[in-house]
Amino acid sequence: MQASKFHLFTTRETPAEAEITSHRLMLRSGMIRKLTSGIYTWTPLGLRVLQKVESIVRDEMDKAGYLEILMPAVQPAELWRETGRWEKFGAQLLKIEDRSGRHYCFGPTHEEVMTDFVRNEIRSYKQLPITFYQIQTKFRDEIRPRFGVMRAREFLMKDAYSFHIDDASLDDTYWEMHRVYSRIFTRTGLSFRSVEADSGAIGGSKSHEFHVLAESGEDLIAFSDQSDYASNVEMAAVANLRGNPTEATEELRTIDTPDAHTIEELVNAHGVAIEKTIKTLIVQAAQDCKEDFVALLIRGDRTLNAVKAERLEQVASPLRFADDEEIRATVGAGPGSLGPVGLSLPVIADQEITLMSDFVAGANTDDKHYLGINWKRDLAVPITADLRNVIEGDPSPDGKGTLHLARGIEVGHIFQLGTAYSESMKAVVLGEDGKSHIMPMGCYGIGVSRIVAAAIEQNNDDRGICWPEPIAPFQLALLPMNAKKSQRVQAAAQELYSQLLQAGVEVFYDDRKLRPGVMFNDIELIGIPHRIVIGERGLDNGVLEYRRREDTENTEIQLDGAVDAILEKIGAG
RNA sequence: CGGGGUGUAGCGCAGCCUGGUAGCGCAACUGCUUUGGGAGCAGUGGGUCGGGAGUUCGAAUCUCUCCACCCCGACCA
Repeated sequence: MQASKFHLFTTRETPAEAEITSHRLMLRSGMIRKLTSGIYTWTPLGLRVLQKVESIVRDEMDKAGYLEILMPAVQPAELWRETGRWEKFGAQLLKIEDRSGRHYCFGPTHEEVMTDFVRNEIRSYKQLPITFYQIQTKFRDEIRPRFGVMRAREFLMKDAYSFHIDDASLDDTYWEMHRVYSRIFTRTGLSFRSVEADSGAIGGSKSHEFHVLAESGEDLIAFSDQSDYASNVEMAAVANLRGNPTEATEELRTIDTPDAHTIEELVNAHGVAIEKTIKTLIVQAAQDCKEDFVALLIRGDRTLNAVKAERLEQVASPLRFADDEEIRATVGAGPGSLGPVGLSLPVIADQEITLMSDFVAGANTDDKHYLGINWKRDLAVPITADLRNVIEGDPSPDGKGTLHLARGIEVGHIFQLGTAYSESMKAVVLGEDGKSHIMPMGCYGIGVSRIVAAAIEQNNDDRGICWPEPIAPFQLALLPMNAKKSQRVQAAAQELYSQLLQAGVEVFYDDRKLRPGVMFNDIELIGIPHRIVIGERGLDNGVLEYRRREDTENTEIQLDGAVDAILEKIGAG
């Protein structure tokens, strides 16, 4: 590509809206342009990267024998009503009405359309298992779009759906897909990790997320330093605790705490050790419970894991905290003075809570706390559950090693859906036994456009983007020095450019006749992994200058046989 | 959805308080000089001041209203 015929538009200044590195660099390098909130145009430069990612995904899916299709982006409401998601999906579903008042949505995902397709196409177990995929623009009306294409409303996604005669077949394809995903992310050149994940409201027995590791990631993942255990913190279990509480050494007593309505204030104002405090969280109870609310107990220095709490049968899902009025009406005291002693609500305690002794909690009377609380003597031992988030240094739940935390950007997610959709949509096949069978399904997503942002988030420096080679927009930049003046340089650059094209190198030839500094800065900003500089100086000695994006020193390449030497450098020869 | 903020040239901003008909830097265009890490000089083009309504002789500026965009908020007992 000749720069003079390309649309390269870099900026020195950063548009005010960019918050994170990848967003800033994508705007400065001119990869994307915002049309409106959460909706972006991919420029020729950005599109080259997007399509590299896309083609790696497509290639691996094809190799695995999955079949590419293209489903409509606009979907009729009737299909979504069949599964109940027209209402359940929530405000993220962009609903559209046509001229005659019929309802549609712009597809945020395609389980319904896919299942409808398959129930009409597939009749026999002999056609199973089968997996279809597509790479397509999706729309989710995010509550708060941000970070450019990282959390955009319109985005490019690869979604795949598998159909099976039984769960064993689903399990096979699921793990096969796990391997295919690992190959895909390996090929992009990114550092990633697969983790156990929450399958969410969709249900299903098994789910893994794939995360690109990056400091700025929105998700926290936990992994063991001595085993393969890796999990989203949402899901990461706290290792089972055994034992009994230590002996009571203190009397139960009440203190006045008008100045302490948070754990922090309690610790600071009354010299209580935070490990001796208990937080009492009042949450809405599940519908079939007798009470309206349930109390959850966790140690003062811990944080509640909402996913774990929602999974309790006594607790409403989604999790909802009682508001101040509800707490006052139920307990008779305000938040800030709550505790388990004398509480007339169902109580579920984090497992470590029942091992505590001589602990501190609110007295369910405004501005009062109990000190020296002990189980059995002062109150009954409650039922327990794993309620808290794991932290750095916790033992791994598989018993091997210690947990460490890292931040990740979710770029892939695979689910075993089971029959959640095929049952409500009556997607059945005839089995070997001559009877109808509901097909278990799997679904598997990859955020193609998000990978581009995640790649930058993981690979950048103060000069710009440092693309991993497999997804770089160009492999090599060719920069002539002073081409405007020097016929020699210009001729040599032209010649080399033609030869490199012949050799199949994706070369960006900067024939713009700009000052060198401008070219260097542009090429480094857009992150081309290799660069060749041609100048009078080098030509006098029969050499070119070569440098990798991440290097700070040049190396020389002999002009004779330069193409082969370059091919070797970029690993394409 | 709640709270906060911002809309002035392609981008980044000043001007608004105290009303008098719009400016700076970067970018773009022309010419000359310059040329190995974002050049210099001279000149040029480009603005419904987010939209609408109102107050006023006069509104970017004051008032009302609508819209768009950005930020914060779902771990609080």
